[in-house]
This record gives sequence, structure tokens and C-alpha cells, in this order.
Amino acid sequence: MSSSRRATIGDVARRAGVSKATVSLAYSGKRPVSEATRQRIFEAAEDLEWTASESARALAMSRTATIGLVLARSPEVISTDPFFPRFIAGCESVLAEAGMGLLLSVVATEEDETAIYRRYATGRVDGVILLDVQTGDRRPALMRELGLPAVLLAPSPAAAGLDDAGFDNVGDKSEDEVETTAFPVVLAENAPAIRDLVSLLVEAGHRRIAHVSGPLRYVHATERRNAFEAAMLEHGLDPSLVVDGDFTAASGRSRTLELLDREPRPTAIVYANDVMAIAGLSLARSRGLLIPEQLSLTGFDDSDLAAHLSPGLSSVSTRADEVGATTARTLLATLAGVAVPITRVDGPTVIARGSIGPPSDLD
Amino acid sequence: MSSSRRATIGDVARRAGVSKATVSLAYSGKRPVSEATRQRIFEAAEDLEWTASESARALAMSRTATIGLVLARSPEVISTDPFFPRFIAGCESVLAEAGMGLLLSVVATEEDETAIYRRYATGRVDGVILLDVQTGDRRPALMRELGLPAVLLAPSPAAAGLDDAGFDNVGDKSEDEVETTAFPVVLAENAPAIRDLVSLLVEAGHRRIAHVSGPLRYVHATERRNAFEAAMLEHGLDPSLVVDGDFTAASGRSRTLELLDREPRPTAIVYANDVMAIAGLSLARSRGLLIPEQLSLTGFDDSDLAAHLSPGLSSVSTRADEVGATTARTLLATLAGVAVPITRVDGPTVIARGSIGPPSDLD
DNA sequence: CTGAAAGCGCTTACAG
DNA sequence: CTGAAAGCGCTTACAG
Repeated sequence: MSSSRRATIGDVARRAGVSKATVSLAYSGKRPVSEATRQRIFEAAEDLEWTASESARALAMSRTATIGLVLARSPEVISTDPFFPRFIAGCESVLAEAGMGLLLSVVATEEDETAIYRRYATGRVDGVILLDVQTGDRRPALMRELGLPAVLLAPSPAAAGLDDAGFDNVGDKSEDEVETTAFPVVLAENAPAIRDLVSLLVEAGHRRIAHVSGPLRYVHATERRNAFEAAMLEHGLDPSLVVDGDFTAASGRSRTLELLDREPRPTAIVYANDVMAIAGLSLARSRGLLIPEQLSLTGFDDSDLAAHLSPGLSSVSTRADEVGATTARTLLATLAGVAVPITRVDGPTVIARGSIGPPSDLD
Repeated sequence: MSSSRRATIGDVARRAGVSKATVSLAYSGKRPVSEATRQRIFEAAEDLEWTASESARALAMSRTATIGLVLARSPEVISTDPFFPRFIAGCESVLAEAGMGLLLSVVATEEDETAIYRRYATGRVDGVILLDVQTGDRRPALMRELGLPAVLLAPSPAAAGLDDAGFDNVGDKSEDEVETTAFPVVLAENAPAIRDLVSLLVEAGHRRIAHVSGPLRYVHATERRNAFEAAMLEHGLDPSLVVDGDFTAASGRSRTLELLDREPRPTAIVYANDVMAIAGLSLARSRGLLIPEQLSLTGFDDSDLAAHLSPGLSSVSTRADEVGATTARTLLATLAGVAVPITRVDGPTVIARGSIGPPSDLD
């Protein structure tokens, strides 16, 4: 706008008295360039404020320096889930360093999601990150159909397609050929933290412990619920006090209402995320229950609020930023042709706070 | 991967027995194409599963079909602020329809932010959206330097550069020329909602009302604080009960602690966002205060939790999704060459819930 | 209504 | 160590 038009590699080459190829090579370092000419080139580029056009590079190299991420959740849940922004921030930190960008899409329906991936495959991104694995997830198959490199964030080995869970992340096997690799996975197990949470409550003296799950179409929600049930059984306790939530505050409130009306009342509730737990905690309090004396509660996500409620909400730190960074790194490695079949990251860890205590004998 | 290589426009042209130009024109509609050939072309394209390469179009048309958004906040605050995800979802809904993508960046420092914009200008995006206006914001100047079309979301006319607030969004004037237009602004005023909130509290009988602000480098935080003070003065009340928060739960808690220790204690607190209000509410309750009898509280954002706490948290709906959609639409119009100097959107509106009530005489 | 050709701004074999 | 040329896959004047 201010200065006429943007400089091109041709302008730089002319000013430095070299060919366009040499300018290109001086920057990419894909072939040696004498120190003298390199200097002249860099100076010329600086004078002209030149930087290579990404569009031109994209066409010439058939790589976009962009990776794609689609969030397929209701705006309501997205806005409430601290995982996404932290995960994205983690991705960004490694992508930025690699000079890559992140193309983000938010969709409501599965149809829209498929459409987006098709557009992505149209030379828009070099690869994608797959979050929120669902049972029977079709995205892995779609990615293969589109030839779109992808990395999957999975909450359990089963979700990673490592054993048969009806999930389609197994490589194609054809007769005499070697089995092709299923695409790369970052594994952040959810189960251990839930077990720890249950143990903590049991040790504190709780026997009637309930669980408010997330939407069970998500493998991570199922995984948390299964872990809850397994842990209860291990302790010889009744694992059937499970109600289905959907990660929203509304469901946290209504499911808690339901649980508090049971006879006998549970003395502790394990929620599948913080938002539901906070709504539940607030409700219990408004009912006059003392926290944690009459009701202990735990969340999942370790949202900013958890630590600063009074009492603090015991929760599970998912280290979403680290997970995001690792996932991005894994995708970059994949794009670079390095085979990374599976990367384990430290699982989420429990953070105990005031919302957990021994059950009182009052009730 | 599965099928050899992606089809190109050449393949489609050959199969349809026409020139590449005709294929291009059949899709763009920039010139009439006979119905018969159009049919043949579409069929050929379908057979070959062809869609135009975005990289090639980007180079040929010098437009990337991508807009950029950079979030420059600490991961902590981002993860807690429901505005961003909703705003982004709103943008997406109009961008997707227009076949455009959203390139998202998250940065920590101002340096990184500048670097990102420079990369953006390198043929990565067609324009950008500017959020979180700060006093003395340098981005408008930077955008002009880079020749990057932009639209600014402003919480007040002053922040939009509509009057002198030390903000650099005025057009260049040179001698005899017409004053060039400052770049487009979407205006969503914050002040009216805060005034409404104060009025509501005053009508309920409150006299000692406090405010916990956001970080004052943000114009929207300053705007909310100023509106609070102005409203208090209008009602003939002492406007000096203002403490500085930073939008985090931690600050919500500590500032509330401070306010509750004052003598006399405020009977109501207006927080600059929901997270601080929720932390404050929780603290007040743990101190044994009855809500709203002994303390009324209000938030800002209308986060998912607000409606489902017990009592519900009175808040301000920012309609972030609509604002996002409008902002995106404004940017698209700008890119299309339509001049849209300023677009007003419905300001945020108050939602009264149980956290507001008449002050009791108990204390 | 349609085609042949040039051009967008890079990168990369191919020669030297 | 360097240059001339072809190519990436589109779009868009220019002719007809």
C-alpha cells in the first residue's frame, strides 16, 4: 500500500547480481553458497524487505507449512473446556518455532467436519491433528482416503487402535506385503488418574462414591467411566452409582441434584470434568451441605478456577500444553518422514485440594 | 497415496475436451460457459475427484482465502475466557460459508506478536482480526505498514479511534488530499451493561458497591472500570471502591478477600469477568456470608457456569458468537473492497440471576 | 462461447 | 560454487 509492490526473488537476485536459484539456495542452505555472495544476497533482501512468498513456496514445494485442527463440539462445551486453548497454545509453541501455522476450524456437525477435511486435503494443510476420538471414529479412514498425514491423540491404548476396540486405526494388510503402519498416536492415558482419585477417596473413608460421566461417545469419557468402575470394584465397592453427564454446567447441576436425592446419599462424587464439578459443588452448598464434611467432590482438567475456589476443587492436571507440544512435534516428525508410531506422554496427575475430606458421621 | 497422484485442472480439461481456461471459468462463473460443456466439465471433475489446488489459486490470484487471528494473552487467561472460543466459532461460521480458513496464533510476548504479523503479511493471510485493544496499541500502525487489511473489535468509540484517546487508528491526512479512512471497526460497547448492572444493584438498595477490574492495559477493562465509576457517581455514590484484578481466578479470590476485610464491608461487588466473580462468590460463601443477602455479586461474559451455579451468577452476555460473525463479515467486506468504516453490534446485555438481591440489615 | 499463452513467485533438477 | 530453464497448478487478459 505505502511502497509500490512487494519485492520478489527476482528483484533480490538482480540487485545482488546473482540468479534466482542462488538466492533461493542461500536461504534454504540446500547447497553451499560462497560467503561473499550470501552476504550480498542477504543485504539486497534486507534493502528490499524481501521474504519469500509463502504461496509461491507452497506451490513449488507442495507443502503449505500449515497444519489443521478441527474442533467438533458445541460452542458451549468448547468455551468451557480449558483443554483446547491450552492444547492449542502448546501446539503453537512448537509450530511457531518450525515456521508453521495452525489452521483452526470449528464445526457443529459430522457432515461439516468431513467437508472441512476434504478442503484441507486440497492443498490447504500438510497434516492434521485428531482430537476427541470417538468409538467407531471414521476420521482415521478418511485421512487415509485423503492421503492426509495425521496424528491422533488417544486417551487409552484401545483408542489408539492398539488392540481391537472397533476403532479403525489398523494398517492395511495385503497378502504378502508388509503390514503398513497405522498412523502415529500420542497416548495420554486417562485411567490411572481416575483410579488414584478413587483410591484417595477410599482411603479417606468413603464407601458410597458416585461418578458423573462425560458424553460416552467420546472415548476419553468412556475411559474415565470405565476406570471409575474398575477402581470401585478393586476396592470391593459398588460401582453402579454412575450417571451420564455431557460436560456442561447444566448437566453437572442436574446430575448432582439427582444424586443428592438418593437414599443413602453418596458421600463423594467423581466428575468427568471441572465445570460439572463446580456446578455440583455450588448446588450441594446451596443445599446446606458442608464441603468436604458431608460431600467430597473431584473434577478433571485442573481449570484455573479449581485451585482458587474455597475450598479448592481436587482435580486432575492434564498438562494440555505439554500434550499439545508433543502432538505437534509428532506430526512434524511424521511430515519429515520419520516414523513415530506411538508416543506416550505423562498421564494426567491428581491434585488433591480441600474438596476432598473424610466423610462425616452426621448423615 | 491410494490412487496415484492428485488430478490437476489439466487432467479435467483433457477429459472434458476443453481448455484449462474453460474449466476454470466454469467454476468461477466469471464468464458464461455453455450448459453442455459445463456439464461435461463437472462430470470429468467428479470422475477425477478434482478440486482446485488452493496453493495454485493463492499464487495466481494473490489471495490466500485465509484470515489471521492472534491471541496475545497468557495461556492461563485464554483457557478461562469463554469469549475467545465463542468469538472464533462465530467467525468460523461465516468464514466457512465463504470458503475461507482461520489461521490462529497464540503468542506470549509483544515481540512474538509482531513477528507473527510479519509472517502473516508474507502471503499467508488476506487480512487479520484485531482483538483486545490496548491503550496506545501499535497494531493499527503495523497493519498499515505491512499493508495488511484488518478489522478491529473495539469496546468503545474511543478505542475505535473515533475520538482522541492516544490510539492510532486515524487515517493519514496529507495536505490537499482527502483524509484516508482509518481501517474498519466493529464496535461492541461495554459501558452500558456495566451501568445497567450498577443501576440494578442501586435499585435493590445497595450503596457500598465495589468493583474488581480486569488488567487495565486492555481498553475493555478500563472501559468497564470507567463505566462503573461513572455510574456510581451518577447515583451519588462513592466510586472509589475499585481494586485491580487481572481476569484470573487467583486475583478474583485475593481481591475479594481484601474487599471483605474492609470496614464497612461492601454489600455488592461488580467483577469485570465471570471467573473472578465465581472465585469471589466461593470465597464469600466459605466465609459464611449468605448470597445474596449479605453480598451480591455480578460477573461479565455469561460463561456456561454462570447460569448453573446456585444461586446463579448475574452476568453480562457478550454474544461473542454474533460479534465474531459480524467481525468476520466486516473483514470479508473490506477484502472485497467494500468500505465499512464502522459497524455497531448490539452491546452486551445484563442477565440478572440469584446472586443479586437486596442487602440485608444483618451486618 | 472457447482456446492458446503468459504470468503468479518460488524451487529444483540439469549443466557447467 | 553458480546460472538458465522448466515446472508447481491455477487464473486472466488477449484473440477469435
